[in-house]
Amino acid sequence: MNKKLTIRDVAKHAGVSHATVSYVVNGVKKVSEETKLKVLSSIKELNYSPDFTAISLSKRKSNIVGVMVPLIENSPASMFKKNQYYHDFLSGVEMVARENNFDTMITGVGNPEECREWVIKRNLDGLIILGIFPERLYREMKKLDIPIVLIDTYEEYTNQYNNVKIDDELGGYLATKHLVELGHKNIGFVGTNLTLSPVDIKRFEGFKKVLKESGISFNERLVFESYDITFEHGVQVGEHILNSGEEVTAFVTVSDILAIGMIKAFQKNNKHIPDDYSIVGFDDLSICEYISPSLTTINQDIFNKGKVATDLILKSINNGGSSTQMVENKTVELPVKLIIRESTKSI
Amino acid sequence: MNKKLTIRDVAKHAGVSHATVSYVVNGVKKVSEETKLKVLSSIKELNYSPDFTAISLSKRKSNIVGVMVPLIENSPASMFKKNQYYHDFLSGVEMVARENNFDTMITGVGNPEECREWVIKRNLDGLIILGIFPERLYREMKKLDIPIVLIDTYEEYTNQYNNVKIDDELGGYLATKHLVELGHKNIGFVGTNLTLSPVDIKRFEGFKKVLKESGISFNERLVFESYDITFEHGVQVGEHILNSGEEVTAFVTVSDILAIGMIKAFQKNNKHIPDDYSIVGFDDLSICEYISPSLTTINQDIFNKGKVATDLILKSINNGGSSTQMVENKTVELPVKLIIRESTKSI
DNA sequence: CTGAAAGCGCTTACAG
DNA sequence: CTGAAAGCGCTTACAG
Repeated sequence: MNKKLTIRDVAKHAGVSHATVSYVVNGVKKVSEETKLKVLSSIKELNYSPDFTAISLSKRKSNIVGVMVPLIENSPASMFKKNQYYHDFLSGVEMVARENNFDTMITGVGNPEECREWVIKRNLDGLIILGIFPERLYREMKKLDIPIVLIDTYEEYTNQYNNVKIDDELGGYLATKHLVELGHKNIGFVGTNLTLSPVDIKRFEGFKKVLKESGISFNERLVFESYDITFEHGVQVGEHILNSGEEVTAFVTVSDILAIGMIKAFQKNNKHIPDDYSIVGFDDLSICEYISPSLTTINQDIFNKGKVATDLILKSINNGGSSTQMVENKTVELPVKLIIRESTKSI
Repeated sequence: MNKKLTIRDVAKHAGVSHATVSYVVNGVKKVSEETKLKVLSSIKELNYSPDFTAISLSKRKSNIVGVMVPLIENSPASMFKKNQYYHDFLSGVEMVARENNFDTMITGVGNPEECREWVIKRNLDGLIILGIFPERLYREMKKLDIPIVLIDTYEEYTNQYNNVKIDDELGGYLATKHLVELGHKNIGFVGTNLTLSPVDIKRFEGFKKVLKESGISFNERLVFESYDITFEHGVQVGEHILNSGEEVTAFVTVSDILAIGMIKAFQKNNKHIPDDYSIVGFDDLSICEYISPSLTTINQDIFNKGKVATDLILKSINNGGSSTQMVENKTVELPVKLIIRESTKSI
């Protein structure tokens, strides 16, 4: 291993103390223009780049933002694989982070202790939490005193944090409204878990609101749950619906992946979309355009969600912020909009 | 900020020196069972977890593996968004890394200097390089003296590194063979860049090999290039093909995304898949099953590719390995296989 | 078996 | 304007 080039080498080369080198690297004002130039040229000549590990240790700042996802199976890998949503979000995070000279680290977390350990051991400067964790975790995190932003949470105990979300109720509303305007009356709602997932519940409320406004009576039997957001679960729900024999002409779903799985199941059973069923997804993942028929859906800019979340984090960090002294714990609500494609038609 | 809990706090609590605490944390044998237990219980009681930053600095080891992708636009985000391939690969990396108590960092890199800086400043223990970089970068990296594994490279200057790849020629061969066996004779080949991409070239060779074996004459005009692996480029190629008026009944493509874009273009123009055209993709991304018709393709286990690459890296790291002293620079070739779905049929 | 001391590469009051 | 010194939290020869 060729010896690592350190600040002292630069100092020697420039004929100054290593402290002085540190000053110019950090833009501390007290160095004369002349020595500054000397140091700068030495840095260039030696091709020196400072060691973040050492900087982290002495500045107590890592320039790393962490993204935490709940660990269902034994790796976040599995959920990433299954749902493009996470990728888009992460891409946004990564982009903003790197623009600001931060790096991004991702981890799946099974329990609050693990999370705490991770933050401590990596000296994370900020944390983005994706998905729902037990209240205990949030309390645990509070003690860590770093900026935290939560994504898509509605739980009461979460509102002491920054939050980035969308108007889920409006999303459900727009999707349903579209279907009603197309003349549909027997509209099914497909969620993952209507008792545990606040996001789903909100969208469901939007759904029911439209029914009420339109004088369509709500039919409990047209509500379906899939328990997970995967293509396979979508297929299962689709088949279940077919077998149920319920009279239904359209579906509002809580996720594109689910909708796509349902379409697959329908097509397998010789149903035609949108002739036999109209269906609207949620999220507007890029695959919505790939499939045939392309999927009508509620667009949320997930990539942007990641960017906004990271902006918030970075801002808090720069405010010297811990989660408690954070300027204000604001909730940013990003827009949703209906994207009409080929999977819906008038009846 | 509540004072950070350090090794000294534990030492004080246990009534030993902080060195002793370090010994038990690191499993150094020289501590008596008795003190060890004492220390362990103090650690537990105080809820202590060591600071990786400090460990990194003194051990000169970060427990981070880096994944580098070429930066086309201004963020790797863009390529991640466009191509599921990267996600699947990364998922594999992340999984193996975390199983071994490593974290993963990703960066997009525009030039060799940036990369060098990144590795140095984060003290990366190992590096996975995805995609093709100029030779200069590899030479630059060589100096860094950390284990490196390259993915899917054929360039001559790359064979002094570990390499994980697939048999691209066989992939092209299998895809083409399948089509020929279905009775197709006018088969198009769609690559990104047949002069610059070694991967494409190999697959193309497999393609031509089948033609030769089958006594089908090679028609230069049935070779198309898309210049980028995106859905949009696939659509463009599809339209271009339609406009070209070439007589062709089937296509071998170099990527699922491209194939899916082409299908979209064909369907838009009232062509039917697989009745009018048979088409086979490459990679077997999960979307292959989502679309209709589902896509016949060449499967490579990308997730596993990420795992294998990370295994190699970790092994080298544990061998105290730098890139030069690495046990051996081996190339691992992962299997490919044909997956027949609905986008191909006999003529 | 245990601990004092030096060191990893940097930052930052403090004194001059 | 410049530098000596202490410190960030850990590891690891070395001596006892």
